[in-house]
Amino acid sequence: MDKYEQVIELAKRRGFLWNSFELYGGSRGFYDYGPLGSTLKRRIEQIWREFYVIQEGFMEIECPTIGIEDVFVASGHVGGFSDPLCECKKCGEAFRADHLVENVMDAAATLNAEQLTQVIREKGITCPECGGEFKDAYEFNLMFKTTIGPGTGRQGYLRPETAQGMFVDFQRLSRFYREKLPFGAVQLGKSFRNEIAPRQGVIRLREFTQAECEIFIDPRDKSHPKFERFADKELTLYSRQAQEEGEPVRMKLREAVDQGVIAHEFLGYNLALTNAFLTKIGIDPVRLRFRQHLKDEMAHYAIDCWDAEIETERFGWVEIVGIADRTDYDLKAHSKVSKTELAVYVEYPEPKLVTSFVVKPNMGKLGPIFKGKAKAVAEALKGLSEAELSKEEIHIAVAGEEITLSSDMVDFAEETVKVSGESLVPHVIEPSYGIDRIFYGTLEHAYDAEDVGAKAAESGLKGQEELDELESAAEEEVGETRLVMHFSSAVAPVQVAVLPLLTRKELTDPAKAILAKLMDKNLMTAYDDSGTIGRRYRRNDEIGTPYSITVDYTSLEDKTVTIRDRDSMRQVRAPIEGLEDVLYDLIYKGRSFESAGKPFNFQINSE
RNA sequence: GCGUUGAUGGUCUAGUGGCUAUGACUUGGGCCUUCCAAGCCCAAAACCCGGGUUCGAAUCCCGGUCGGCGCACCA
Repeated sequence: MDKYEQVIELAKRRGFLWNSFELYGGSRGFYDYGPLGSTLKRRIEQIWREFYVIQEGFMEIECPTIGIEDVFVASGHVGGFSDPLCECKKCGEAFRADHLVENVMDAAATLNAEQLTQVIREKGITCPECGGEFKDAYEFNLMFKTTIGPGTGRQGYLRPETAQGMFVDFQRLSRFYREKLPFGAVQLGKSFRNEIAPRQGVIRLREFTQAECEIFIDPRDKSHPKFERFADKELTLYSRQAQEEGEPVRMKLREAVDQGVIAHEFLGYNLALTNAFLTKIGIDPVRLRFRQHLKDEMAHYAIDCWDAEIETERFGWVEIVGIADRTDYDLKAHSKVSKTELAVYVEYPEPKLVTSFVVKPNMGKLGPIFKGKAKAVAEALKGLSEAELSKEEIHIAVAGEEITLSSDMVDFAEETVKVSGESLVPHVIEPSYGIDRIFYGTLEHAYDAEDVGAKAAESGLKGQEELDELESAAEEEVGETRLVMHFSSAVAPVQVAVLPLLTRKELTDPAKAILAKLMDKNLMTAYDDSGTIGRRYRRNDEIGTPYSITVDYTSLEDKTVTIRDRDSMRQVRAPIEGLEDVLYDLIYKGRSFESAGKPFNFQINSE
C-alpha cells in the first residue's frame, strides 16, 4: 500500500471520506464527507474565513450555484470551456479535433465542431494511431447543463467556478464598499465540472468546493498597504527561471518583488498570505511551493500567475491554490456582454485643470441648410484647427463635396475644465482555493505510521532497561506502530477525548461531568470508555484528537486529571477546576503543553 | 472516452465449478484490568450489479458499475 491508499483507507474507515452513492455502486467524481471529514473540512473553511473575511476584510457573498447563459457567455465558459473531441471509427481513440486540424490550417481553435468535421473530411485527416477514419467531431462542454423552469425553459449551467458571482455583483459590491479601491469579496461553495475522466480520488471531482477571493485593485498602483507584514517572509518559489534550472529557490518576498520574480507587491502579499494559511492548517512547509505559470500556460490576459503546490507521494506536486493577476479581463468581458459600465470613479488627489480646444458647431443653423448631411458637416468641423476656423469662410470637404461655411455657423474656444477624477476598470487579483485538494493534503501531510517504541523513548516514556530490550528487539522485527494523524489542533475534528481510566461508575461519572464542562466551552469532545485505556488512546491518535483527558483514582482524591498530548504521548496533571479554559488555550491560543499542568511521568508498562 | 487490470464482512485478506465461504483486525455485549493496541467468553458482519453457460456459478463467458494504471482530457 502506498501512502495514498493508506490515507484513503483510514479516511474511509474512520468517517472522513466515502465514495458517494456507494449503496448503488457509486459514481465517479463524487465523494461524501463523513462525520469527521465534514467537520475537518468546515474547520479548514472557517480558518480560511478568518484569514480572508476577518483579517483582510473581504466579505463573503453567496450566489446561486446555477447560472444563466449570459454569465457564462461573458466569462468565456460557454465558448471556451468545451473541447471539440473526435473519435476514430476504427480504434476508438479520442483526440482533440482542433489539435488534429492545427497542422493543416491556422486558427483551428476558432472553429466549431461542425467546421472541424468539415476540415477533417476535406483534408482527409486520419487517426494518428491507426490511420482509421474519424467520426464527426462534437463539443464536449465541461459545464453541466440544466433547464430553468418548465418546458423548454431557459438554458442554465451549474457554475464551473464561484468567481463569476463576484464579477456579476461588481456594481453592488462597489457601492457596498463605498466605491473605494481596493475592495474584495469571497465566496465559498460548490462548483461543478463534468470532467471527462475524473480520477485520483478527491483530487479531481465533478462536484467540488472552492474558496475564491476576488480583490479589485487600482490598476495603476499594485503596491500593497500591508506588504511589510510579509516582506521578510521566505517562500519557496519555483519561478519560470527556477523551472528552467529545475530547482525551486527560497526567497524573501521583498527580494522576489524587487527582482521582478513576482510581478508586484499585491500578488506577492497574496502568495505569502496563502503560505500562512496553508501552514496554519497543517500543510507541511517542506512539501509546499509556489510555482509560476509558464508564459504559454497562463491565460492570455493574465499578467502573472502562481500556483501553490503540495507534494503528495503518489501524485507528485499537486496544484491546490491558484493566485493570479487577471487584470481587467473579467470586468470588461461582463461589461461588454451586459452593455453596462463596470468601473469605479477614482478621484485625483488634486483636481486637474485640463485645457482643450473645443469646437461647437451651431446645429441650429447647420441643420436647416444641410439637413441629412448636417451631422457629417459638424464632424468635419470638429477636425479643423483654430487657424482654419478663424477664417471668414471655412472650407470643408464632406463626402467628396466642397462646402463653404460662414464663420457664424461654428463657435470654438480654448476651454479649461476641472477634472477631479476618472473612471477606472479595476484589475482583479484572484486567489482561488481548491478545498477538496487542500483537505486531502492535510490528511496526507498529517498521516504518520510511527514506531511506538521509538516514540516512547524520544518522549522519555521508557526506562533505560526497556530501551535496551527494545533495541535488541528492533533488530529482529519491526516494532509496534501506531497510526497518528498529526492534525494541527486548529483543524482537528475531535478536539478532546474524555476517557475514564476504567469502566467503573466512580470514574465514569466524574468523566461525564468533565465532558459536559468541555462541551459548554464549545469544544468538540468525545467520550469513550470501552476497552483498555491504551486502545482508546490509539483510536484517538488515528482520528487526530490532539488531547485526551483521563480520569483516574487520583482524580477522586485531589480533583485533578491527566491531559495527554497526542504527538509526544506525554502527560501532565491538571486540576479539573478550569480545565476547559486550559484546553481552550491549548487548542486555540497556542499555549504550550508543558504549561498545562505538572508533569505526570507514567512509564509505559511493556507487559 | 479507449486500452489494461482488479472487485469476498466496517478494514485487509484466503479460497475452490459442488455440503452451513477462510482468517486477522475492527465493532457490539460481558468479564478482567490503576495510563498506551492484539487477555478471556459471547455476538454481529461479505462473495459489486445484470445476463449467459451449467444439474449446479462467488468461481467460467458477456455487458454494466466502481477502483488502479497507461493514452487522451484536465477551468
